[in-house]
Amino acid sequence: MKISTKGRYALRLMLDLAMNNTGAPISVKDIALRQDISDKYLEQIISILNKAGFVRSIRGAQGGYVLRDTPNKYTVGMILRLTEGSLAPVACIDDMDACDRESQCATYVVWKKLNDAINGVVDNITLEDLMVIQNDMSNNYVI
Amino acid sequence: MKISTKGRYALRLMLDLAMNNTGAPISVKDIALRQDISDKYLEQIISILNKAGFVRSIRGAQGGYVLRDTPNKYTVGMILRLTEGSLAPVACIDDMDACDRESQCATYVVWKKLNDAINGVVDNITLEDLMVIQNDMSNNYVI
DNA sequence: CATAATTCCTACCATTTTGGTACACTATAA
DNA sequence: TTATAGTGTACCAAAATGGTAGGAATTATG
Repeated sequence: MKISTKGRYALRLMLDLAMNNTGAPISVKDIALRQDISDKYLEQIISILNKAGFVRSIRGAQGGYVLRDTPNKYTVGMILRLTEGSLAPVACIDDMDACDRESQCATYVVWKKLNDAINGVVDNITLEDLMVIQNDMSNNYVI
Repeated sequence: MKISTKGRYALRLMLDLAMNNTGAPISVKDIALRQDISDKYLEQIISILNKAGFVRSIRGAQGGYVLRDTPNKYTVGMILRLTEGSLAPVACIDDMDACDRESQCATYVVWKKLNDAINGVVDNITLEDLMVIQNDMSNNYVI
């Protein structure tokens, strides 16, 4: 029941793009340095985000990536589902054919509730929300 | 972000013991047949539950297992945490030393909320609750 | 007392996932 | 033209997952 590095790094990456946005492309190298993550691994992850149209890539020198849209358009759920795959705690939530016991399976109720609870959290936090949190943390640190 | 078979089977196993309790020991073989799970694998899982004192074992012919306590004493959370390990979505929730970025990490807020949501579900459903659900399903099926 | 039924314990294994590294190629700003 | 930076593919080690297999210990029952 863990979110893997892929999902966690993707979220930090997107937040980094949002926080450091100046209009100019941001290179993977810069993000990797700031976030202390292997740049080669980040490349793989940002490639997923690029193919999904979450970010826009600019090739060549001084190239990099920028968010396609404003931070309030990206929920944590969107980012995690893209990189992690489904967040459902068990397969039968997504795929009814994964198990033929539903009609007899009381535990299904547990998984359904768990799924709703998870979605309730990740689908109601946006990158913009995280930017506010991040800014608050920085301000408190200065004080 | 999946619950593995270990946790899922453990939950079905415990519910099976609760539903089929007559006071007499229930063998792993019987549970395996009813639940359609490999008995050898179930043996390993029930061994964990036994060592933790969730069930009591009776060895020898006509032996088997019985719940130590009444079904209302077991939450889904207890069973899943025992078999799956921590249900925290990321390591830093359990172990502050897992990461030295907390003070700068806005995403921590996401994981904290997710953790609370997950616990809120699994710690508030007991085996007794599942028995009621299971019985309701069986009754509806008959009608 | 012999036997069958069970739990208990350990070892083993194939497959998948995780978390990367490495390298060559392509595009572009300066 | 050169350095910078994305693109794509291949590769890899370690751990987790989801079991299988075999045998020893224990006990009810005939």
